[in-house]
Amino acid sequence: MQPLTAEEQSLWDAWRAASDALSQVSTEVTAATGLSEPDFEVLTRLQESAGGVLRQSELCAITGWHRSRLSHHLRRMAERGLVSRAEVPGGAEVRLTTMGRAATARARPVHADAVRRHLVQALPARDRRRLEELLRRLV
Amino acid sequence: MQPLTAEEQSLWDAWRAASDALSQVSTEVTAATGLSEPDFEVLTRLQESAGGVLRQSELCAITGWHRSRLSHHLRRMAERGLVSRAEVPGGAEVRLTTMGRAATARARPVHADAVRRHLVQALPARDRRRLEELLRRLV
DNA sequence: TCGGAAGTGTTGACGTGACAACGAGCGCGG
DNA sequence: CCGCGCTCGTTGTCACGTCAACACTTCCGA
Repeated sequence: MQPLTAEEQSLWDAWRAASDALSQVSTEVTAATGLSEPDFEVLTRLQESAGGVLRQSELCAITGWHRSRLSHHLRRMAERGLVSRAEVPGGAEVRLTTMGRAATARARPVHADAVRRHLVQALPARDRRRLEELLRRLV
Repeated sequence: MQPLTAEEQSLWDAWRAASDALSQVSTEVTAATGLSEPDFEVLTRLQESAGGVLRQSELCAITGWHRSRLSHHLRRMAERGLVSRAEVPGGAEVRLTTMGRAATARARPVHADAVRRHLVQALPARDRRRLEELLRRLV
């Protein structure tokens, strides 16, 4: 297997640098709200679901996380009062608490602002569409 | 602060999906060689430096890591025999071991192959150049 | 009805990463 | 010479994520 050419390496480096720059988004959300990126992910998914309730297995499917990861993380979030859990036939149910809803409401605008500053405003609309199209071909 | 528009959200989602897809690169390196992404980063930086030796502070500057992170990680890597450490006037020196060189030699082609399959070959040359240019504007 | 397979969730161990507190050496102005 | 600040590196603590092992249902066929 040949080593990467200069062009290939350069593209890879650019990717890494951009990833680094965009990691700022979750850094800012955390600094402003105390919610980590996984916290925000879980809360957002719950918020999006009707009633703020989801079966743990559904949450697992939506996020693509390992069951153990979700279990660990929900335990920590429940300890902080962001979600509550209940056993239901054949599984467990996760529910947004009032605190969880409030935290999500505080975090969402911070997140939107960070995404705009670091991603959206870095490119004019035409280039944003181009970038999105290219990104989708990587998946 | 307004919530993200559908276009903004869609771009952000595409970014996240692509990040996810490209995280496969380090997953494959780890599976094939037992080296984590940070392991590979440190070993590569040392390899690139003349003699495979760097002051810990230089390594810190090159990687952009916190000093504590580097310290923790080098301790673990030294325990596995990948690097050795020595105190020198005004700091510490990190050196590739024979095992470290061997591990790097095994990992590099695996890494190159993964980058090609997941990033390079997903796009024709013209689009690769376009993508790189867009990525650089995000930094 | 029994028994195993599939699905769901938990736990413990371990590597990883951020942050804060600490301590050693160095240099420079008083 | 003292003391102050600076860089350098280490340590402890805690949150996070993966893996393997385990436990509990549910369900389905022999």
